Amino acid sequence: MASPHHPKQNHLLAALPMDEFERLSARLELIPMPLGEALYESGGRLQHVYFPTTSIVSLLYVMENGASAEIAVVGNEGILGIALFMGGETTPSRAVVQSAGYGYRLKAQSLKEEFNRAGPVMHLLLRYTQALITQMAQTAVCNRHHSVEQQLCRWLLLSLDRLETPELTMTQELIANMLGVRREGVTEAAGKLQRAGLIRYSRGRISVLDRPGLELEVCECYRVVKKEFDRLLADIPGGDPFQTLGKFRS
Amino acid sequence: MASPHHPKQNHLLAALPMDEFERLSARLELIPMPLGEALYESGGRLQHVYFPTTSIVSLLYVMENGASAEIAVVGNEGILGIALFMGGETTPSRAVVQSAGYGYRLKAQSLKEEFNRAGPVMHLLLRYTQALITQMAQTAVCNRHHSVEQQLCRWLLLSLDRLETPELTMTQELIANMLGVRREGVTEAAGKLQRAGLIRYSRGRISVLDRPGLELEVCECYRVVKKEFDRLLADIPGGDPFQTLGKFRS
DNA sequence: GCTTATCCGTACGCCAACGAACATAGCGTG
DNA sequence: CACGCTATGTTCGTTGGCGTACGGATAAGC
Repeated sequence: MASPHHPKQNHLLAALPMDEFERLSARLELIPMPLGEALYESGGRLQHVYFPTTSIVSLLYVMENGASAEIAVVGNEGILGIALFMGGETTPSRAVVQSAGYGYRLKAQSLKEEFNRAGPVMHLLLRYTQALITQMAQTAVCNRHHSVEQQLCRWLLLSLDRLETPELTMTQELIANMLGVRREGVTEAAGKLQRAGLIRYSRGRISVLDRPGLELEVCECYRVVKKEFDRLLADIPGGDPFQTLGKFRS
Repeated sequence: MASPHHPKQNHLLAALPMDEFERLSARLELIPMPLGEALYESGGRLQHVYFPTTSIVSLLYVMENGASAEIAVVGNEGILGIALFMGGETTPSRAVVQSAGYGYRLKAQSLKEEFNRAGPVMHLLLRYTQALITQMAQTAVCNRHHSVEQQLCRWLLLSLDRLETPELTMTQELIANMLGVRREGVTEAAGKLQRAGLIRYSRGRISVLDRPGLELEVCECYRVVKKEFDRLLADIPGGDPFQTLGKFRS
């Protein structure tokens, strides 16, 4: 264990058959992903795709008046830059590192080549994309119908699922930006959760004390998204990739 | 002109190179799509994909408590059933006919076969999917930040873009269901638009009198989505399909 | 031509979230 | 250790949308 980093910390990469994994991993480049960094900007041309391992990235839409809203969140289960293989090259949203950590990146060209083989890599990426679509759809629903507190629970759980520890480094101001609500709204909601003994926080560090408790509070949106990710990417962890992905072979 | 119906009324089908179009069109089946029909249910297995021509279909998510919200809208520019080729087979949302009309359907198996050729059909479908993703993302943003009136404008314009006439058959109650708001909220917003001379309506018939006026009222969300559809599917109408889609050929 | 169902208008109280402003409280740095 | 910065707490008036309720109006059917 020379390095604590390995591409297989990313579930998509880990799910690849050996052939494909080896082909890709030669071209993967480990990079730090500091808090606040924008992996790509609205409308910007994508130079790389990113596979987070220990970081979390938000897909954020910033409106003309400066207000913002998170569209989806991507961590070690996914990839950033789907517009590249979907054919659009760019998207109207930004990708901002929400929780600092590491990830691997791959040149746009390399990914496209691999995708165009129309093999397991392509099918895996498309499945992931569908899971992402579900997350976006559910975000829309949650924005429409649920309270700030419920959304905060959802957001905490989604983040937790993508980290190894139950600790997030994240100010309430930042969370408010992600959720597209006022900072005060987050303060109030977080205060409630803290008084209920579910979380503890101070100055940008949040510890989740009672995850099952959070899951009782959260709206259905979290469960729907989680279930769909599990369903679509179930074949992934461990197992024989040749078998689990075998159905995709011509 | 024996029939007023033709597959090329659907822009995706119209954008296909001749080879692909002919292969598919032999298997297309014209079907009426009556108001309220559910093309597929949440979690249901997809038997067909649908290419609307004169109808409009909403992707709708219905929550546990019965409240609902529209995720996206699909008309003659698109296809229903993307989960099929994305690999998930099902989605957690419903597809409900929002404006009666016609469309063509294709057996799931046929579409998959065509998709798996990894040729122009695949690339076109993926591009469309990305446009759809943009629409979903923008719906999430709009739900978060914009007023019922703005959303109504957006919704009217999106529907208008998918119809030939500036008349929609649509009660305020139904619109409310789509937008995930109260019927009274729609009444109020629609009343404002009517007093402003932008629309006229009575008992389920809405006429758009002043489309440019509506475009002045609408939030940026409409424009972003429109622009992205235009950009991603620009190659589509008319033109030489062999040239416009040439870039996709290996 | 009458009833009935459907669609639309309006009103009332209520509450979550907003915008703005200001108060405390940890923490780092000089 | 004092200062300043940043994160969090709290307040107050405002507002947009909600739930509920009911009245009027236009089509549809017998």
